[in-house]
Order: sequence, then C-alpha cells, then structure tokens
Amino acid sequence: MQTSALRYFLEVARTGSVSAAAQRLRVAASAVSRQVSNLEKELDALLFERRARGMILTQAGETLAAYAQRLALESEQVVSEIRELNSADKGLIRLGVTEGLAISFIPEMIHAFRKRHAEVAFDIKVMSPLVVTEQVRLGSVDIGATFVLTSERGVTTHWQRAVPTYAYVASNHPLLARAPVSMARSSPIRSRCSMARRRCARSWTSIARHGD
DNA sequence: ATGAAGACTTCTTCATCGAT
DNA sequence: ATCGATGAAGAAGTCTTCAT
Repeated sequence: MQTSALRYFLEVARTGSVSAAAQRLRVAASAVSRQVSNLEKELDALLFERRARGMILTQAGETLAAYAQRLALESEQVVSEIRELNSADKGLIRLGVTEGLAISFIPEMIHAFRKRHAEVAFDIKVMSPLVVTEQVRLGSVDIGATFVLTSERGVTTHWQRAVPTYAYVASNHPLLARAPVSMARSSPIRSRCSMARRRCARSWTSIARHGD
C-alpha cells in the first residue's frame, strides 16, 4: 500500500471531496481520484460512496481512515524523534559571540541550558560584532550573539533585548551637570574614548541564528 | 562507478457523464 | 448551468537494467 495513496485517501476522508483534497494537496483532482480508485482495487473494497456533492466514507473506508490517521501520527512522531536525535539532546552548537557577551550573560545562558540538555556541547568563538553577523550568514556558526543597531540581511533575529548604555566621564566633566544626556551630546566623548564609543554605539543585544 | 536506454509511475489537461 | 468524479492521452520524472 503506497503511503502517498493513503495520504490522498485521508485528505479526501477529511474534506469529503476529491477536489477539495486535491486543492489542499496541491495536485490535480484526477490524480487524487485515481489513487483512491487504486486503493479500492488493491483492497477489493469500496472506501467511499460517491455522491453528487462529495464522497462519504463507507465502513471499510472508516476502518482504513482510522488506520491511516494512526499511521500519519506515528510518522510525524518518528520524524520528530529522529530530528531530536540529531539536534536537541546531543551534538555541538557553534556560538559566535562578541567579547563583552562572552564573559557576561552567555556563560549564564549556557549553564541554564545544559541543566536541561547535558549532552549538548558548545564551541564558542569570540569575534567582533560585524564578524559575528557574517559568520552566521555564512553558516560557520549556528548561533551568533552580538550588538547591532538594525536588523541584518541574510540572518534572522530570534531574540533581542535593550541593554543599558553608559558613558564614563571625569568627575568634574560638564556633562554631569546636564543629566540626562542625549546620544548627540555625548558624541564628542564617543570620538575620543574607544570604551565609551563601544558602549554608546551598540544599544541592542541580539541573538541571531543561521538558516530559518 | 557511471552513463544510456527503456520501463514504469504519477501527474496534468481535456472531455464526458451524472446529480442538483 | 454548475459542480464534482472519472476516463483517455500524453508529458515528465524516477527507477531498473545493462554495457563500459
């Protein structure tokens, strides 16, 4: 018994119509009709009563539909289990992260994750923010964690959060008298101090993943 | 292991028939 | 007239076999 024929049969049983099933399956109605006919020949039993406005399951059809439904569910379960074997519970996740994240919340996240999935290992590479995005795009890392201002082409952001932005100035600096301080006003500081520039320019922390 | 040729399967389009 | 199922013919893709 062909699985495609069973799939077609089940769709006709669900929709009560060959044409509706064909539409859902994205094939021609005659193809669905023929597969159902072939099943009936193979089983030597009538699976549907042909009515002017649709198809009604016979007793034999009900029996086959119940079987086909169980088979479909089991197939989905097997596929799901095989995918999990290859991904969630075992294997290696390649992380590309910026320096600041590598010593802050990434270790905490990995620790929490490994409490639930102890057999998953992480390969962490520290790189600059632009390189993180590029490596995600190329597929060299599975997940990237970086600071970005806008979304990047070719990668999908799955999680992001705003992070506090700090400006470090001398205790007698004039900006201290004007709190709060806008980004525009702090730009002279950004141009002089690399630490301040890094903290001011990157206002979002995001997690991006290669693929979907 | 690889490529060619024929067989086989499945699909689409079109036409037809029957029920409403 | 409209809608749905089905049959015929042909197209396209896949599989199998065989020679190299």
